[in-house]
This record gives sequence, C-alpha cells and structure tokens, in this order.
Amino acid sequence: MPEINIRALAKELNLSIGTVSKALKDSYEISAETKRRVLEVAKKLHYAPNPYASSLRRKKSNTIAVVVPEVADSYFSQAIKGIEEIAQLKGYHVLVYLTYESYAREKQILDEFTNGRVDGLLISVSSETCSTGHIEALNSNKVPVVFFDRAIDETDAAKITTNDYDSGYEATRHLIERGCRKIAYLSISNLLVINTKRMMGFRNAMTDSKLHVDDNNIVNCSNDDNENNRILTEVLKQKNRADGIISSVEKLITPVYTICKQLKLQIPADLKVLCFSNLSTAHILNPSLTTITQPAFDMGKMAATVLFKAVEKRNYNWQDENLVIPSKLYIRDSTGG
Amino acid sequence: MPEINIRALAKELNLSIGTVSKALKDSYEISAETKRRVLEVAKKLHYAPNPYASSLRRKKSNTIAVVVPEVADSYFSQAIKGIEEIAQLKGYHVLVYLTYESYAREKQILDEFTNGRVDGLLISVSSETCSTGHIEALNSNKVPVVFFDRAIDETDAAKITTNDYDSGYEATRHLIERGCRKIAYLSISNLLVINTKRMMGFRNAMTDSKLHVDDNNIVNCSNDDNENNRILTEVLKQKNRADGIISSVEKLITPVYTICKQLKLQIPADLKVLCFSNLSTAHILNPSLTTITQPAFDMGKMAATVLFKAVEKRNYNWQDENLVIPSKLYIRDSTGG
DNA sequence: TAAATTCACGAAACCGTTTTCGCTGAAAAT
DNA sequence: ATTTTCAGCGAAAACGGTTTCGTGAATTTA
Repeated sequence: MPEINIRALAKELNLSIGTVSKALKDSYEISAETKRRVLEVAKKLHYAPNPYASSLRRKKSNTIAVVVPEVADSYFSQAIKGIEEIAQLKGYHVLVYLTYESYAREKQILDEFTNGRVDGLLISVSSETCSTGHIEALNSNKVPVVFFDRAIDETDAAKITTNDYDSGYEATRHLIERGCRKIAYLSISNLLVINTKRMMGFRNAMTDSKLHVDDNNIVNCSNDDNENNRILTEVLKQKNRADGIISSVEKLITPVYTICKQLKLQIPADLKVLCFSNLSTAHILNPSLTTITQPAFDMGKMAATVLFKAVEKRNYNWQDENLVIPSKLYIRDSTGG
Repeated sequence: MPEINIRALAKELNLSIGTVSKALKDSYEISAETKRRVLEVAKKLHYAPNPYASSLRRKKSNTIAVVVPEVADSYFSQAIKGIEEIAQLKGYHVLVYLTYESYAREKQILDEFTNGRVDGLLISVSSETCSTGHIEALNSNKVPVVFFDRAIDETDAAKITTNDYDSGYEATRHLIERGCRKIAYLSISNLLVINTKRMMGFRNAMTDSKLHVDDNNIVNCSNDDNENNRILTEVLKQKNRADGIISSVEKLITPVYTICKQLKLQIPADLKVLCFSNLSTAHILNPSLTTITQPAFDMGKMAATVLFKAVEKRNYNWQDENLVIPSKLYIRDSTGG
C-alpha cells in the first residue's frame, strides 16, 4: 500500500534504483555524500521498504514462528514473552500459532512452513504428537527447529527443556517427606514426553521409598473441564483415597482446589497438593500452593537465542544443542509449608 | 528454500506457469481434468507456494499484527487466544509484538507497518500513548486499525472495549454496599483511558453516596515491583487507612495480598479487596477474590472479526464500529462473599 | 456454411527489492 | 605518456508467484 517505493525514491533523487538500494544498505560501493542524500530523502518521504519484495529476493523472511498448544496457560505466556524480547532485539518478527493440543492442526501449520514463510521455528508439541515427519520435513528443508519445553527425544533438533524427571522425583520426595504415603499423580496426556518423564520420576521416587503406586492414583485427565471435574471428584471420593496429589498440569489445580472445598477436604491436613505451575498467584492461593516452577521466561529466551544462532550462522550444528534449565521447587502451605 | 516452485510444477505437468497458477486457484478458465492433474502432482511433489511472491504481487499479506503492552497478564493471553482462533479460521497469520508499555516501541513497531507487511492491526495501546499520529498514519495508508480494550477515543478507528466507567461505578457501589467508607483506588498510569474511565466511575459512585475521596487513596503505582511494594505498604500503613481497595490492575493484586498478610490485615474483615482481573485462580485465592472480569476472549474474537471485515470488504466503514462488551462482577470472599 | 461465441490454455508484464556485472572517468602506477 | 586500478554508479536479471491479454480450436448460432 505504500505509494512510495524505491523507484519513486530513485526518481526523486535522480539516481538509479540499484544505487538507492545499495545506499540504504550502506554498501561500500556508494559515496558518503550519496548515502547522506538518500537517507535524507528517504526519511522525508517516509520511505519504508516492502518486506515481501525483499524476502522474495533474499530468500529470507526475518520472521520466526512460535507454535504452542495454547496460550491461556501461564507457562506459554511467559515463554512467548522471552521469545519476543529476543526477536525484537534481533529485528525479527514473530508469528504465533496455537494448536489446541491437536496433532492435525500442528501438522497443518507446519506444512505451511516449507515455503520460506519463516526462517525458523520454535515449537512445543501438542499432547497428541508422536510422529514427527512434519518436523523433520522442516529440518531437511533447512528451516531450523528448536523445541522448547515439550520436545521429542528422537527427533534431531535443538531442545530447550527443563529437568522433568528430576522435578517429578523431587516433588514426590517432598510429599513423602511431608508424610504422604498414597500419592496420586495427575496428567493430561501420557503421550507427552514431559509428562512421562515427570511420572517416571514420580514412580521411581515412590519405589525408592518402598511405596506402592496404586493404578487408581495415576489419573489421566482430558481437555474437557466437566470431564475432569467428574474424574477428579471420583478420585478424591474413593475410600482409601490418596493423601497427596501431584498435578503435572497447571490447569488442573483449580478443579482440585474447588473439589476439595466441596468435599470438605482440608489442604494440607487431609491432602497435600503440589503442582507443576508458573502461576504468579501460587503464593496467595487458599492455601498457598507448593509448585514446581519452570523457568518459562528463560527457556523462551534461550530457545530464541539458539534459533537465531542457527538461522544466522551456517554450519552451526544447532541440532546438537540440548539445554536443560532446571525447574525449582517452591514449598508453600499446600504441602504443609 | 523449497526446491520445488511453480515453475518446476509446470514443467513436470507440461503446462505453462500461468495455467498451473490458475488451476491451483480453481479458476474457471481451467478444465476440471487439468485441475485434477495439477492438484495431484502438486500434492505428490509437496508443492507449497511462496507466500512472499504471492503477497508481493497481490499486495496482500494475509497477515495481521497484534500489538499489546505485555502478555504475562492474563487478559492479553486470553484476548490473543480469541484473535488467533478467528485468524486461523480465516486463513490469516498473526504477528505478535509487545510494547512493554513504551510509546517509543509502539511507534517504532507501527511505523514498520506502512509497507504492506500486515493487512490490518489490532492494538491495545501502551500506557504512555497519548499522541496517535503513528496510528492514523496506518489508517490513512489503508491498513485498518482496530483498538481493543485500550482504545483512544479521539482516534477514528474501530474500538472493541468494555464498559470501564460502569464497571468502576459498579465496583465502587459494591464496596460501599458492603460497608466500605474509605476506598482506595489503585492504578498504574493515569494516561490510560480505561483507567481514567474506571476512576471516573469510582469517583462518581463515591460522590453519589456522599463519600469523600481522599487524595492519598488515589494511588499511582509504577511498573516496578519493588516500588509498588513500597507505595502499597505506605498506603496500607497510614492511620485512617482505607477499608476498601479497588485495584484497576491485575498485577497489583499479589502485592496487596502479600502486604496484607505482612501487616496482619484481615481480608475482608479489615479491608475489602476488589480487582479488575481475568485471573482464572481468583476463586481459589486466599481469600477468594472479588473481580470485575473483562470478556477477554470474546473481545479478542470480536476485534479480529471486525478487522477481517474491514480488510476484506472495501467501502465498509469499520471506523464507526464501536462495540462495548460488558465486564462482569464476580462477588467472592475478599469483599465479604 | 460462415460467423460468432466459448473454452482452455500460453506468453508476458508485473509486484518491489537485491545483486551481479559492466561501464566511465579519474587517480595511481608504471 | 600509457596502462592499471578503483571509486561510484547504472542496467538488467533475478526472486516466484498473479493477472491480463491474446490465440487457436471447438462449439454454437445465424
């Protein structure tokens, strides 16, 4: 839509298009005086180069894509903030896509990226994603992919993750130390690697303490809130109910608290609760919530940093980059302070 | 980066480039049989058209920009979710930019949009923004602008907002009904229109109830957390302290709760608290928080819907669109249930 | 049967940049 | 004085689509 393009600029300056282009890019071929004139007139006419013409010619879009399952979750909000900060610093643009935990959407979105729209991709896979052809297709198309948070181990790409196994173990140890013997573990998808790792940490911590894991206490929730309420109510109502809960998913904490109130279960007296979460309000909840908190902002920043290095430096093996930024346990009242 | 472009496709099919292009767009000029062949081979070769070549020629990017002050806030996360949903439905791409409440950044970002990068803009202005030349420049450049949440009244653009004045009034009425007589009002920037409107509602509600507004109880906070802690501590420590607080900003609720705990102020007994907020955890806080909640998701969806209408239909006066979607008061324990 | 119309496709201009290559005149080297 | 170098710039070919316009054959109409 800009009525003034480089041609108009050139005409105004009595210069050729090529010269103007080079002047704007501060090319050594152009004299200082000419550059000065060009910049001056460009500013006067509010010249703004067409990014798509430039992208077409250079085969470079200065744009990256961020694909995440959702954004209501506070983890992804913070991660995106980290990503955007670095991108703005580097002069890149950020396209955001939500998959709503659907593999089909994820694939559909990624398939669109084989055409040069983006120079790189940051992705946290959907909970349904197990095959990775759509991701490898990008890698082989020379668009670097960096996983953050939810990675796929087998795929040859950079990964910025957190120590999910250790966190699961640590969370469980914490509950055990606080006297829990029957601990329930809540998850959403057991396809999700971060979940299986956390769960593995949970199981091993239990076993190491000679505690039994009841199958009823491995609880698979869904994406449907009503369904989850039903499931969780059932879990918390069963005789011989758990005395501790680890939620591997932030959004399950609301139903857990709500149902406990309904069932008149006291936290932490009757039930100790711990949640993997980035909620800024964790310590003003009722009771304040013990969390394993992921370094969302830093993970976003690191993921973006690695991606830009991959985009800008050729022959840099970004695929080998495998950063693990540890999560942190914040002990609060829901597990007895 | 895609080794296969429309030329390669055409060669494979023994057709001209133009014909292939038209076949892919389902043009009436092309026979059914040819279209079938083209689609078939295109799929076989994983042909993906270069979006920038297309954008360049059509002068249309199928991309919109969303410019918001931040994203850690739950309002904007939800709004973005609504926007992205509509965009995906319409086949548009969404660029996200954060201004960090800085006018300079906002201007810098918007100035980049006069060149066709985006077909439209959704913006919630920074708290520093009062002049609007950068926005009008876009409007006059034929890129439609839709404000959401934080609009600027004087600017001729579509606005999707909520009833800030009424909400401020209603919030105040609620506190008064619950027995408050000295109410403090917390804000961040008094340049922000939504804030001045809420505050006006607050003031009028007070006056209408013959209550005095103490200047000390109009509290301007900053973007610095430590600073805010200092300010709020001071406010809550003063003799003749307020018996009610209205926070017009979500992020101030954490310091308020924290400081109350430190000062051993009981909510709601000593102090009733109400917050403009979209926190999903409001009702499991300690105590559960009375909120004025904005319809973030719906506002995002509406804003996007209006924008796409503006983008797609010419001679549609989107500037006149002025939707007000009401916020809702959720009464919880922090104001006495 | 001749003329008009329709159908299906190809040729080529075009979108706005970037970049290569070539040209010119002046300075430097021989 | 002649050749070489070089600074500074212009011409033109890309980049990969879209779109206008033209064309020949097939079909319809007069």
